[in-house]
Amino acid sequence: MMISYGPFMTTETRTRLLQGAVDALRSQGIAGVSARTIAAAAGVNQALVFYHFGSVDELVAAAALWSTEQRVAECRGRFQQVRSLRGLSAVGRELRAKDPAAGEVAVLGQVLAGAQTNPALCAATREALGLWVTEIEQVLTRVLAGSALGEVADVPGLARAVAASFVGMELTAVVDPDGDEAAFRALDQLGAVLECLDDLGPATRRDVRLTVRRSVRKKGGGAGA
Amino acid sequence: MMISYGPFMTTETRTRLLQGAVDALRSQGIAGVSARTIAAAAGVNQALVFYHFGSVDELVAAAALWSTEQRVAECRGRFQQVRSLRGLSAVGRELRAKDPAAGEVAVLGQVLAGAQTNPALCAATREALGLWVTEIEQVLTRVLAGSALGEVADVPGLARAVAASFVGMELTAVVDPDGDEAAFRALDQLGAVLECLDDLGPATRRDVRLTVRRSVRKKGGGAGA
DNA sequence: GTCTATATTTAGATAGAC
DNA sequence: GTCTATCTAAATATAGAC
Repeated sequence: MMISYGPFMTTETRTRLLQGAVDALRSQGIAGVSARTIAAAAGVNQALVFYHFGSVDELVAAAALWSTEQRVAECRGRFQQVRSLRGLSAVGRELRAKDPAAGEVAVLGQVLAGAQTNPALCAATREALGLWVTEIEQVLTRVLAGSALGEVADVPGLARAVAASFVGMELTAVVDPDGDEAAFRALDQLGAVLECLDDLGPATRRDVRLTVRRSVRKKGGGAGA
Repeated sequence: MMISYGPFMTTETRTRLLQGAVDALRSQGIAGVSARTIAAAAGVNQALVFYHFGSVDELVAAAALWSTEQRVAECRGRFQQVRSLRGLSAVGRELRAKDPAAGEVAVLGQVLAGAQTNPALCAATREALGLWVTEIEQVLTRVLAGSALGEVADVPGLARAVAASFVGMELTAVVDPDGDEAAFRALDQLGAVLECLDDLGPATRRDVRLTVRRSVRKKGGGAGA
């Protein structure tokens, strides 16, 4: 392997630190990350954390965003194939099963926990979460176009609820794996019920539509179809 | 104030430490709790953490369970009044707005984050989460009895999904308050759509029912009505 | 049971050699 | 840019006086 100095090594070390931070977050949690655990995971010297990022917090913030950007870009094609609510939940499952992405949402959960009391992490986490929300919003806009739910639901709000739920389920999954499996199945069933609303005959659909309109006042703007 | 020695002071100090741990979790997060921050919040000496609980982890685990038990007991009556899905989401909102409960779920979120990499916290968190799930399960069993969703959905699984979502939304709320408000509204709208399924005329209801049955295979056992 | 040390480890951060 | 060495602060945990 070629040994080079100058800007090349700089970017490589930065990248190693970013990945080290992600690995440390996954294996040690937000309460266990430190300049030393990160440097160990990255295979570099501890002092480089401060040279390249100034502080541990800033490195963690940068790592959360960096890692999320990669993963979201990887998943974009998969999101675009989704044509139903159950398809969306299927992508959620895949995200957990897939090897490189394993623990991606878990890492976001850790950073999110840290962000509650750490303004430096807060901004980065908002941005990282926003990347997922944007994808989900696009899926929902497409999937719910013309559907009963799409008619009354605020799609941006629903996308945020979906993203938040997904993080919550990732966190609870470790604590109760069986419950997590059951929860995922229940969401599938929920999706099926919502989808079936749009598989009804024309007369029935109209009846549903009117009933929904009667019982809900649509609040807030947004891209809801 | 009477000063007493013996078992009385013991239980009082234990209680102060438990409450101090909860307060520290809320204000410092799982990454910021220590014997000293907890003792400071509790107004007692740092060494007492180890005398009474053996370690910081064990105190945090005990505190999470202790606090959740109290809050769930407080909310039980409120849960029993719930008669609809939107009523359930309303209780969720109240839980956040209410003063003493403010941050209760946030504390659970912190402990849950810690539990990902800490077996000692894992067991306690599972138990604490289970207390909420039990309540939600009872509400859902009652609310969904005879409804279209109740017919196909696994209620225990749905209860876990609801609990997980609620924790996730609490964590994301700090990072994006406006998004959280929109997400809550979207869940209300979702609840309204599901409820309206059961407000349809008899013929339409039958149509919905058949369509749901056709498109979903009910999986898993449980208390689903 | 509670408090005052205190031993030990680990953390964040920096200076200076290379 | 990277490494060694080091300072300082904070953490866990314990021993022993009260």
